[in-house]
Amino acid sequence: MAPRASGMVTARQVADRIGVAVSTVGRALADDPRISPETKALVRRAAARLGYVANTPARMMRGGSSRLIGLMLPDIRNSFYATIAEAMSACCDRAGYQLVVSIASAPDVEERHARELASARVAGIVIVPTPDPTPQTREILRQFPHVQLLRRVASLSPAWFGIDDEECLRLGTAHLIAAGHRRIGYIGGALQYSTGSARRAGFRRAFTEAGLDPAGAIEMLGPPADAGFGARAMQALLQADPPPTAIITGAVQVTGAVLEALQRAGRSAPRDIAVVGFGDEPSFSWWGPGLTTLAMPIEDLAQACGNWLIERLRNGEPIGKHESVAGTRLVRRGSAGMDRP
Amino acid sequence: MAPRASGMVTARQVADRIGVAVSTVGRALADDPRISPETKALVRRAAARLGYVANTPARMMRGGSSRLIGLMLPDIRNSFYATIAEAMSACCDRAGYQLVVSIASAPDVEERHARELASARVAGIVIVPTPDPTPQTREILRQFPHVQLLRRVASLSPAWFGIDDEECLRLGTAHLIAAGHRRIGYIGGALQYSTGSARRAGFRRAFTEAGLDPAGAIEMLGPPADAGFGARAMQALLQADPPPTAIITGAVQVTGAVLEALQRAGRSAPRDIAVVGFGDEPSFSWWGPGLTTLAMPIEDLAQACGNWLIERLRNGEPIGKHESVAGTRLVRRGSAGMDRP
DNA sequence: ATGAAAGCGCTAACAG
DNA sequence: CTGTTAGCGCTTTCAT
Repeated sequence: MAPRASGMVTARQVADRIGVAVSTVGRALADDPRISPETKALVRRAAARLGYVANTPARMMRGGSSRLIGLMLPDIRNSFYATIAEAMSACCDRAGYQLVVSIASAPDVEERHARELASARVAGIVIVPTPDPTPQTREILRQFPHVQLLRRVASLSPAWFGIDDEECLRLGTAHLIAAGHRRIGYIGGALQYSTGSARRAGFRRAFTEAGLDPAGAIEMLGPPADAGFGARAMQALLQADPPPTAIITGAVQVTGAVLEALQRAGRSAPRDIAVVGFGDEPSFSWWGPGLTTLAMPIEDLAQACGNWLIERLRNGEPIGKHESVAGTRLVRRGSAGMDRP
Repeated sequence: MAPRASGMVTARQVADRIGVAVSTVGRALADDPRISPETKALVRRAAARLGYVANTPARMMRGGSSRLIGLMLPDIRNSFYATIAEAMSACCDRAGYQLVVSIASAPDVEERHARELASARVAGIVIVPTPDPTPQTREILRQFPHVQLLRRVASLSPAWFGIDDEECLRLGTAHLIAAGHRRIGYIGGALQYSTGSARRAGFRRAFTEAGLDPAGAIEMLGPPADAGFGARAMQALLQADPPPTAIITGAVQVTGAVLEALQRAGRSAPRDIAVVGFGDEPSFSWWGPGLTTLAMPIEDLAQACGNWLIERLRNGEPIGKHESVAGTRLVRRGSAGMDRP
């Protein structure tokens, strides 16, 4: 029967057991050069035998760092965020940090979690913020070294790691335009998200760069994490008059919802409709003729973000302005038809 | 530029600011009945104005709980585990706990993470263990309230939440047998995993229950989290002589790998081969004719597991023997053909 | 109704 | 080379 964690072995108990002072135990375990090799061995053996595990909270009170890094995400079933969690976990593991994961897609929950992370005195925070964090959230985060990831909010840290959202959608849309499509439907995140507005801008820019009027395009914007929104938007587009000849998405969740909706509606690509999907999950390759996608190096990005933060934490450097932008690759499969059909 | 977290407001500072004692501040914020309403209001206002956030580590030293729950998983990109993380996060959030996520698929990493969770003095742990945790891992976990999830190891806690692994594969295999298949390929986790051996047993049991010799079946067992294994195993099965007429998988990652391999090999279901897939991700519905799957209520299971642990933590009850088994549902889509073809 | 003081486990400054 | 001691921020007696 697992006893409560309160009954754990302390440094004092180890010390008493072998008849030395607590400080000797502390120093021996910290490999302090002033302690003799014999004593070190003695202490280490006793500590191991008694199952001594350092008490980090107690250590923290002496000014030490918490070895805790907060990761604030809107969702973890989204493959982007799962990838981020995995990469951040690897970063933390290598550097001896632990990951405290907070999942919040609403500002009030985000605020509560920020407060809890602050209460735990995390060493730093990586955050994919909600579009409009509360003043309290901002005030709390201000007191901790933190970095924004993917999404970006002016009121938070000037350090940001993201993708080139505008170029990403410009690229995909240009591909469809080059294939001859003029009436293109875009389903993406709402404009209050930094990613949403940048991606919509890229979508439109592809039109103007091709000398076309974006008015021929149809835009459906909504909450990017809501699969229901993607499905409904797709329904609406299919019933538009005239319906679009091509679809491009601006969020991973939306891509999944669109693929499912098309499958259910019995439409096949590229015959009935051309499709370019945001994100490149393995499953996208087995949809219909293979989905043509916009692939981003999320894993590398998250890793870079984590390492950057951790390095600054270790050196005690402040978090200054920093921007890191990852590019996008168009993965051509069958769903968007050939160029110039 | 974000200052180090060390400069946070303490209860003493709040006290000094309004000319009361630290203990008064502590009591006021804890809503102690002995403090006058006026003083409480005064303290609360000052605390809010100064941005005071309680120092949990300091609180812990007084014997308080850490409000931290460790979640040890082999992987988080696997949809099962992402779902578990999401559900556990929701549980923790409701109860005021925070989630420390550890990702480890090897026993030595698992041990290091267990030690780190112990060092952070987490209140409890939910673990999907590696098949053979080290003695040190066992010794550490013994000292913390913990529950096993999905996988099960005799040397850890007697509390376990999982699915009926044997029945699950019996069900899927029986479905294929009923459809007339005799030469069935099974690709699943190795036998050292509790889930791997139970699922294989279920696969075999379907044969004996139908009065058939399981020797006609082909079994490919390997690391369940390794997509490469699934792909290779599928390759091998397709080249077997004679090749199986049906495939059933015993792990989510493997299902994905198999679908991808079949797609690449240009085989279509159920014409070339019948398929029943373990797990029911949304993407499985748009593979070929729609994948017939074995669906498990992972979210409910994880939620039940989290709530069960948290309840015990709150009441200070020890973790005794407990088993909770969730059932499986066969989701019939097109990939397994009709019964009696 | 509030204040003073002890002590949780640890590290670092200060003795010896 | 090792021991003694103070103090981190908080809660909790014990004393006003």
